Amino acid sequence: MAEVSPIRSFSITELAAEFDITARAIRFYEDVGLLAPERAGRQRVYSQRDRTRLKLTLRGKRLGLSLQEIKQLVDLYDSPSDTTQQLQAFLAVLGEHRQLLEQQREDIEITLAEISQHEERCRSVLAKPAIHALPKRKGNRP
Amino acid sequence: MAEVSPIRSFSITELAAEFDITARAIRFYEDVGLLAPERAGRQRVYSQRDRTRLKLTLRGKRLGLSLQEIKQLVDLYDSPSDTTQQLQAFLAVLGEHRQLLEQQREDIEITLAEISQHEERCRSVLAKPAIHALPKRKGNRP
DNA sequence: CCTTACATTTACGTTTACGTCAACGTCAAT
DNA sequence: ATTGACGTTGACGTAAACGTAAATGTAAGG
Repeated sequence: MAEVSPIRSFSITELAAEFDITARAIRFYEDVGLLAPERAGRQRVYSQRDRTRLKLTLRGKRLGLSLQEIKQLVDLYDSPSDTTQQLQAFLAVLGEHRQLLEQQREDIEITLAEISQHEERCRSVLAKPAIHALPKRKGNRP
Repeated sequence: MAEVSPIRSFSITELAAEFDITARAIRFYEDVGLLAPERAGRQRVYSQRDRTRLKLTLRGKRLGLSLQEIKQLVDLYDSPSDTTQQLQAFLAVLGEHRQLLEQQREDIEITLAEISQHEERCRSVLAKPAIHALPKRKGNRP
């Protein structure tokens, strides 16, 4: 039977290896407040929740967010808002974040399209060796 | 007739205003090698090409790239490779960049999905005031 | 001519996100 | 008892991306 390991915990080197970062970085994230692992004596013990927060952190980094920004978001996601006030503030922040992401997505689409163009031009040049003056298909020369 | 302004040029403050950055930043991009404006005496004069490079730079920044990375890419896009060697190297770099962007796009999709979930939960809580213990079924309309 | 407004160069300061020792603790194996 | 392997806490260093202040230029307007 497969172990479900419902309360699996992790050491710092395990996490470092899994996510291909240094232990130093993980400790730094703790300094910033992104992680707050338990301690067994002096050693850090990371829970599943910690692991998830770390994963979110790295995803945020890949998207170019600062650790402070990531912290705000992750904290927000983690803390269950209950008052109407909080909920609406939460929605507002979510909206901003969504906008940012959509801007980024647009940037990505544009850039990917440009890359495709470059690639195609490259390939078409590579396909036909030794052409030094090629007539263009679309625009006729005067 | 509308002016086409084929050789429009720009001052540093114009560009700063247009892209909502400081002149200091623009000069810094020059230090890094991202821009190389002409000079009218001591003053910088930016061409359309400069403007485009600046635009690409800012897009790169929004995607979390470093100025060095941006420079490599922009230089690459600008310089017409002609040897097969160069073209293949170009294609390789393009491939890497594409991968990075696709990773980012995935991150964004995931995050947007999570945001949607959060939003929905928020709204559903906000929709029904004064529920302190709710049974967990999906659509039970009283 | 003088001021005002914008530009430039030089140079030092700052923030972020770690890297890199150094010195020490701990526990298991030899 | 010693040796690693792994972990910990400082403390200092650093690269990137500008900010900011100071001194200077310069062109236009009153």
